[in-house]
Formats: sequence, C-alpha cells, structure tokens
Amino acid sequence: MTDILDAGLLLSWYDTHKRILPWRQTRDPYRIWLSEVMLQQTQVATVIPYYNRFTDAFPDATALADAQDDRVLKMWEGLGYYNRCHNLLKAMRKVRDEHGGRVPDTPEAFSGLPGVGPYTCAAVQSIAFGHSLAAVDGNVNRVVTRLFALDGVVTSAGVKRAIQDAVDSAVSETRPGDFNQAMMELGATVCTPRRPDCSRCPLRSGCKARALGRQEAFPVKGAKKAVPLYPVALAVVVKDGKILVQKRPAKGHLAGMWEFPGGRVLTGETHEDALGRCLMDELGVVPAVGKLVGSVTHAYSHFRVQLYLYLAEVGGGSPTSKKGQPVDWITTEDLNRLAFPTANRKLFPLLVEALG
DNA sequence: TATCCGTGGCT
DNA sequence: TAGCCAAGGAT
Repeated sequence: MTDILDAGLLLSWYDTHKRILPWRQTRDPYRIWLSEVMLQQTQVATVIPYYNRFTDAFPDATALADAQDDRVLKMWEGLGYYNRCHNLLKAMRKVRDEHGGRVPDTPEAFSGLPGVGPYTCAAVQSIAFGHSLAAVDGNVNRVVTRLFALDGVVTSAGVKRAIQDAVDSAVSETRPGDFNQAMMELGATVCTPRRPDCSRCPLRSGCKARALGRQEAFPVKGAKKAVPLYPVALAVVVKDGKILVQKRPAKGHLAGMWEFPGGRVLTGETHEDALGRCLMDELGVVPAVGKLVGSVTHAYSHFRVQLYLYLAEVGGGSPTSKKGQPVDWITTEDLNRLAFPTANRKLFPLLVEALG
C-alpha cells in the first residue's frame, strides 16, 4: 500500500544522502530546466562540465535565446542527442518572445514548449515552482517496478499506468521537487540496475522484489533488436591547403553538425563507387579518390558504422551544395571551431597525420 | 506502440 | 569484450 512507497522515509533519506550537484545549488527555473534537458538519457558526470559551460556562457533564458545556433551547437558537441539542443534553443526563443523572458510557471504553459515532454514538465515544474507533479524517468521505473514487483514489460501500457499511479499517490504535496529528485537519487545511487545495495535503501522493508530475492529481475525489458553495421566512405577533399566540409540538414540524424562529404557504401559498391555517387549527389563533382587515410568504428543507438576516410581531389568545377546544405573550405585549425559528430572527430588525428 | 535519436562509462 | 544503461522527446 502507501507504506511501500513512503514519501516521509524517502525524503528523510534524501536529506541526508543527496549528492551536491551544480543544479541543486540554485532555484533558477532556467538552470533547472537546462539541467533536466542535458540529463535526458545522459549520466550526471557527463553533464556537469557541459552545464557549467552553458551557465557561464548563457546565464539566463534570454542570453541563450539570443545566441547563434552554431555557437550553441558547438557547446553541445559531444553530448549527443542534438535535437535536444535545437529544441532547447527554440524553446528559449519562445520564452523570450512570448513569455517576457521568464520560464512559464504552470504545467499548462510549460508543457507546450519544444523538447518538454511529460518527464521534463513534471521535473521542472515541481523543482522550480513547487507544483505537485510526479516525474517518471528510468530511475523511477526501476525503483517502482521493484518496490511492487511489477511483472510485464516496463514499456507496456499497463505497467506504465501502474508506475504513474504509484508515484501520483505518493508524491509529496509540500516537497514535490525533493520527492522527485529523491526517487531518482535512490535509483541512481542505491537501487541501481545491477547489484542494488538494498542494505542502504530507506524503502527496503516494503520492497516486494527484495522479499522475493529478485531485485535484478525488474524492470522487465522487451526483446532487443540486433544493430546493423554500415560501411561508410568519406572524403578529405584537399585544395590549396584547405579541406572541404559540409553541414548536415537541420532535421534528422546529427542535425546541423558539420562532416566530411561521403555516405553509405551500398551493397555491391566499392568505396570509390560510393564516394563518386555521394559527392555527385551532394556537391556535383567527380572526385579523384586517393589513398585511405584510416578507418574507425562508431556505435549509434540503432546502428553502427565503420568509417573509411580517403584523400581525394576534385578536378574541374567547384563543389556546390545540391541539397541546400552549407559547404565550406577550412584549415585543420578550423576543425576545432565547428561542431563535428564524435565519429568524425575520431578521424581528426589520422587526418592531421596524413596531411602532415 | 515502435522507432529514431549520441555518447561514454561500466561490467 | 560486447552489451547494457543513463534525470526522454518526437514522430
């Protein structure tokens, strides 16, 4: 019953054991919001330096709204899920233009902003404004499915409803922000995916999974899909000591990031075939493909790639964007001024060595 | 409901 | 080592 998820026990534990984190040293809704977006699917230790750089460079919502897209994306570089960055920027501009620069203080107004889903809305509105809304994230899923030994795949409608009902009933009316953070803190530091330390858990006496000795059996996950490996051929087109780079489209995979031209090697194609096809489609040029600079592999969420980087030159004509994506010639020093995906960035040392 | 969307740390 | 996982949202 309500004893199983006891907000009083949880809050007492949190008061004693919570970690000191940068976004816990402020009540600024903008900073709390920024931290929540960065923390989506991203670990605390990874976020901290990014959060500190952002708050230094953009101390409030209007400062971020006024910033140039490329500068913000460059600061996000390496954090992943780049649509979070694009949506955050869109949202800040709405805050500036439609809310007088103040973060909306009601769930109704806040939840309509780009990149703000059910979790982020509940987290920000409870932590920053004291609204009694229960936030459900991966930690909460794990803690609650264990407390109540919820069988069934955690992403199924029934289990999701059971989890939401449990936290809705338990969330503190007086300290909802701390309640939400306490649930997540418990999941992150005690009720961990592997080898949870039940001896340190304030809710251990009522935990059904522990009573069954099956803590690690929850949450139940669905079947996982195999991830394909795609070969990708890329070109370092060199001319007058400069390198050709292009910007990815504003939507989709790695939106707005810069990269070397090239693309998937289709079945039956040679690497040179693929480079010829891709550079003609994207830039309207026929490359003279030279030696292989090097190769790296990289894993994304739903597929892996093996990148093969080739030296190349273009003869007559100059590369021109055929798909509306900006194109630029840059020096090796400029590589660090633009936002590149990590997979491309892995190739930089090989490239610098090859161009020696 | 299922899939897409990154990266780094951990075991 | 290879897979798992993390303070999710959009479509």
